[in-house]
Amino acid sequence: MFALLDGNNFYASCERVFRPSLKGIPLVVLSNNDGCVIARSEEAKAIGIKMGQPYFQVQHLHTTHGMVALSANFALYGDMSDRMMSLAAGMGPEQEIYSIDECFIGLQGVADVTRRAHAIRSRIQRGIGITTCVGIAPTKTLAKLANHIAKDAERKPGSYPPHLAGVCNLAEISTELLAHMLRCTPVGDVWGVGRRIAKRLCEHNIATAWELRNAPVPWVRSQFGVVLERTVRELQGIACLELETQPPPKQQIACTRSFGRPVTELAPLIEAVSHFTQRAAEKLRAQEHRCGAVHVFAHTSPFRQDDARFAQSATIQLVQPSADTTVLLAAAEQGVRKIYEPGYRLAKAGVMLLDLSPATLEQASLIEVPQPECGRDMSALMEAMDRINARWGKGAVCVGSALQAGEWRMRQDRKSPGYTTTLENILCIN
DNA sequence: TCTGGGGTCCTAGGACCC
DNA sequence: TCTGGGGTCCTAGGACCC
Repeated sequence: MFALLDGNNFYASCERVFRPSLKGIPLVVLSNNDGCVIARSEEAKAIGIKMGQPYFQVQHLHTTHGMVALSANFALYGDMSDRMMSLAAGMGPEQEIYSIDECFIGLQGVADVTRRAHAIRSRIQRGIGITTCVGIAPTKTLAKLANHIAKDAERKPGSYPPHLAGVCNLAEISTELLAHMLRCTPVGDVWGVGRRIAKRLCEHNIATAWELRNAPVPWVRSQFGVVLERTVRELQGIACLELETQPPPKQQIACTRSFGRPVTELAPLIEAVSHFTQRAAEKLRAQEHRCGAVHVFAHTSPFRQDDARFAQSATIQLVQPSADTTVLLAAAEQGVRKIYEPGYRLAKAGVMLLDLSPATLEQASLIEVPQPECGRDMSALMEAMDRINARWGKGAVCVGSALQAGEWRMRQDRKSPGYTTTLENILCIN
């Protein structure tokens, strides 16, 4: 058996913990650059604000409905998440943290599951101030569904039996009620069925979770592939998805952003991509990995029909895997110079670190890492940078932009043999 | 004017090998 | 001369998740 616990309207709820005056009013949390809505309170949902909706489309609701919009504070949400997860872990022997606001719990050997779920739920409510819902079922997909039911039963009285509010254990409801619930659930609400697949399924008269559950498995397999086949079996109660208690190390690390205003020149593009690269490199080292290739991309806004369109990317293979910010910066800059074309209003750019491999001691000692950038141990410097940034906040210290670094390298090339320059030259202390 | 960011998995098709 | 078929690896693209 699996439980799925998640925090209701998580980001909005986190904000309300620290600003109780926001209770009862339509509250939305906005993405980077206040671009679009990424979390909504119940009141915000009730006045029709959609997930992912551009903020400018709902901005007027501030005056008409008293809506409040906040810029996201991810550091806060991460902290609240950690606390919620550690309490949630008390529900069973195993926990898979699935996202910032939800986790699966393995319930093997747990007695009195429903009562325990209620207890954890109120513990989180009391201790952290976040309202959660719990779905319990024999498969992860059904646990997700049960979680939906627990939510609807709570916020839409009358939709489901009231005793399912907050905690819904499918093992404790009748098969008739379960069938009824599946018939009431649009197929697109099933975990693993997105917009595209839902549309195609509907064209074959499969519009509800119940109809998907009863679809012929070989047909699903041939038409939609193995992923949806697993979903069908999970809906039937056959567990196909395991708990992943030890998340495998990431296979790629990305840092990408939309720009607050369009970027047209090369220098600010390099500046931005350099910044992304440093953040990505930090994540890479935190995972104790190195990367073998650096991918950069930039594109214009897909929403502006009148602008000339541009989308380019480049992958730079490194001579040898590295986690050294200065090496990655050089590669990223090379990539940017490769793809850049003047005359476009770029809306977004990013960096992805690919071909990750563990930076084990053995590898480090086997490879004689040349340090052409400066004559000292870069890994110690990187570690120091990471520690300073962890202590004083992101970006407290960073390597100067790749543009500056490029100039610096040129100076190095010209330098006389006896001349030494230290990296302090290109460290920016903010 | 203004439209998120960071991931995963699967599949199809081409290149290459024996 | 006859010109097969199966396996593997890689990549791009599409789908999904929160």
